[in-house]
Amino acid sequence: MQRNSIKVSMAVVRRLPKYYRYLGDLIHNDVMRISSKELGKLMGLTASQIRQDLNCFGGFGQQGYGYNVIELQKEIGSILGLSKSYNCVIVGAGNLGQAIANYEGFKREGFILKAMFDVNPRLIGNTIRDIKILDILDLGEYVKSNDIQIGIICVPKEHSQSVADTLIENNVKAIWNFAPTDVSVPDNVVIENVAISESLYTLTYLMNEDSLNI
Amino acid sequence: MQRNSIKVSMAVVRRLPKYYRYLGDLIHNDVMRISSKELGKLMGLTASQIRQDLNCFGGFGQQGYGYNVIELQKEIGSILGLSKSYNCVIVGAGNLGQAIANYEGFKREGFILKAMFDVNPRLIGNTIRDIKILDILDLGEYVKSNDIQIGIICVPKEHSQSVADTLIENNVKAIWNFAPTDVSVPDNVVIENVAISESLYTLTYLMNEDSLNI
DNA sequence: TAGATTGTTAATCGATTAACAATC
DNA sequence: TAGATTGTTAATCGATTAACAATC
Repeated sequence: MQRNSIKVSMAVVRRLPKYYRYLGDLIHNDVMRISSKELGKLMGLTASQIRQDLNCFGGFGQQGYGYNVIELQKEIGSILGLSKSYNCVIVGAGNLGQAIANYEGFKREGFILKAMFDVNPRLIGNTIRDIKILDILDLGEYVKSNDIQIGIICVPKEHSQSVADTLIENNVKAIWNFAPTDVSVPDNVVIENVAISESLYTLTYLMNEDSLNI
Repeated sequence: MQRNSIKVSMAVVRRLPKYYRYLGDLIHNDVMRISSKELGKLMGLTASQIRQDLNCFGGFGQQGYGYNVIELQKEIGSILGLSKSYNCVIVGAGNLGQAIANYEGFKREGFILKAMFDVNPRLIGNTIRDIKILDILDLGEYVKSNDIQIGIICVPKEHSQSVADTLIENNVKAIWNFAPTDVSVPDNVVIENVAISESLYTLTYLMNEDSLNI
């Protein structure tokens, strides 16, 4: 449990999904226990940092033993909110929207894709993995009447903010935005602006880093 | 120019693409000059941080005036290595690979997509935006003989490391990995492991943050 | 010139690492 | 028990913010 409402820093929060993933891999490889030292070596973190991170939420380990992998993964999943399920819609049924719809891990972790939306009449009415593509004009009405909590935006950047606004008006609680522009939301809605190209530009920076120095 | 080989921190580097994007938007809106204060308000950063960040690379501003938007964007693009062009291949021609192939900004910023690769015989031989999908068995040979610098991995995670190894053996300099697992590379190759789902889990964390506190 | 805003140094804040007593 | 490893406090390191002289 988190100690007395001390705010956990975003630096820690953004490492949690990585812990979750590595612990999942360990489970997959039938590893039952792990020390902060071993996990650190695996993930490229210090043992100290791992213990600090985990102790923001509680004492999940045991002196002299380490951590029970299954138990720890379950705890972190629960902290991340992955023990719940979420009704989702994808807005924009192009390649990226379809890629996300097809992603296996999505359903496994409790994300229930209820519908997709698009403007393209050729796509409307089609089905992707049992998921119907609906007319984007019906987005607001659908979101409102189907208790959608998460909206996933895969439309061109020109339309991302107006799609977000429609989602928010109809009580979406979170937006996962893949349009290459930052979408704004009110305080009671959470947002992740993904901006995929940023990691590509970081890559080219690193490719050229040496030649930057004088 | 970077002052005497002082290593720029990754915290700064990862903000550069965002500066580049926001400056591009300003250019698009015909804004010719901007102060660190205004840019900070726009991007949600302090003016002080912006000046600190930019001065890792040089004095691009002018006292009493601010920054010339076009000039600054060009400088940052150049720092990011975007003034060069790069030969790229996409490995995995499913939805995600196709989404990236279709991304407009990709070509605009000097990323030249030379070919795509897949195992699926139904995809091999097809064409996406003039780009041929080739047999993954020919990947190594193709990469070697076509001076490919960047490999983009969009295959299932089980195959991501072996694809990376093939790319590296054939002199790729950078890997942009979308498989949901961390790929390892030697020191002379740069890697960005994207792990898209991590931002989704951060989102669900933030959705549930309040209920975590005691 | 006067006002504005930079570049840069100093101060503060926060995150990471180190150390070690507690304990399984 | 002895060895291992945690949880946690203290020390260090790095990043952000504040302040201000320089200057356009």
